[in-house]
Amino acid sequence: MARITGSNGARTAAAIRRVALRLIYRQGFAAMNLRDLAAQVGIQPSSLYNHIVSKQALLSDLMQEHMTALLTATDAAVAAAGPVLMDRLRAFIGHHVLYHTERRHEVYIANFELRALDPANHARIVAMRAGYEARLMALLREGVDAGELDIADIPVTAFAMLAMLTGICTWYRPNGRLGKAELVALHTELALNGIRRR
Amino acid sequence: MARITGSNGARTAAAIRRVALRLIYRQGFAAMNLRDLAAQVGIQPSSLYNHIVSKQALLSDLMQEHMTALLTATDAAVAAAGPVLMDRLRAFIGHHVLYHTERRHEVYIANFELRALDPANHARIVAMRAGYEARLMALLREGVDAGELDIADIPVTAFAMLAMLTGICTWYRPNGRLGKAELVALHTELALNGIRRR
DNA sequence: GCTGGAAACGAAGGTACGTTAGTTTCCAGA
DNA sequence: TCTGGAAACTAACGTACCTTCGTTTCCAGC
Repeated sequence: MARITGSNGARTAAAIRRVALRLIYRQGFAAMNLRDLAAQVGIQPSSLYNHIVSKQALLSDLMQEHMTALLTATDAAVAAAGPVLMDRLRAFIGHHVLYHTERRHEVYIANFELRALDPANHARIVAMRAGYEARLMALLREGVDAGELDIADIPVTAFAMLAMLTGICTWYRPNGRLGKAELVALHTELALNGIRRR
Repeated sequence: MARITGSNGARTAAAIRRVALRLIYRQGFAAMNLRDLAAQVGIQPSSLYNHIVSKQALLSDLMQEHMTALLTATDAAVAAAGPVLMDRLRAFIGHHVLYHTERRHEVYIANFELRALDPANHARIVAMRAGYEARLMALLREGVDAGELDIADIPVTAFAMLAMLTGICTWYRPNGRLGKAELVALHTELALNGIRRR
């Protein structure tokens, strides 16, 4: 046997990425091995290399795609919220929570597998992440300047908010006790109450 | 050569744990290898086995010791705060932040290397962690019952608070811009403002 | 209907890792 | 002073991993 009847490059490539996300999420990048990945995709290990450059490049690609998608979706959500600051801040938070429940594998990996990247890839992903953090800091800065928010230290507050909101993807499970809408509402209030002028 | 002049079992064992904490923190458990660990301790790889049972047991021991220390120290800090609820809650938060800046390697590992534990060790550590979370939930429940706190969902709120407070150890560096006392104050206010009755 | 490339296969190379075995040296306690 | 065990050493085993190589098969486009 060699090429399988009905095999399809695009479909296999998509399956590799989908399975890889799940395996890396569950076991970590270093602990994941390409034999398991290939087996779950349904091909031989060597066939992976028709679709990936290397294990490292696979991780790097997954992360880069995720960060690009996150930044794009975030900008769209904030822009759709209109001009009022607190609406935009709510949109940022709500979108963040929603995105982190719906794509928790990608998010978890992007947050906790940075150290598995080689230096060049690491620098690129970290820069994108800094861009995301900068968007939140800019909103906080606006709120402080407008007198609507009371924040002692913008960078630390931004990190704390993101840590809280990102923590969701470590325990969230679909079919859990709370629905997505409730999680969004709950976290939005928690975060905003923490920084609102009183 | 064989046994080195002046070698000392207790000192070597301590060095192994110290170096292992640093390596696992930086690279992750799966990516850390015993040859590097031994080299940084200053012994041969095989000599590690005079002090550890296996790589897995080393991780498990480090985590168990950390969780025991955390629970003990937390209980002491809360008990020392006296009987007033908000004092105890502040003590819990403040102690958490302080502990997480001072022992960020242990904390980070205990939070993010759970999946590297084999099932038996995993169950034991998760149970201890649940105990920690339960302590915070009990304080929140007290606050709600006393009418001092306004919390929509105690478990989710506890997870969110812990995620926020634990996030510190992913970016905190000694000699950073802010001192520990400032971080404690800042995070305490952020967390309490999020849940205080208004 | 042919054909070239895409996409799979089987086999294996080379390395790095955790661990074990057997040996040697030091030192505390008798 | 002698000795047994603690703690180090050297050497190596077996495995698992990422990756490469050469081959085979399918199918889209001419």
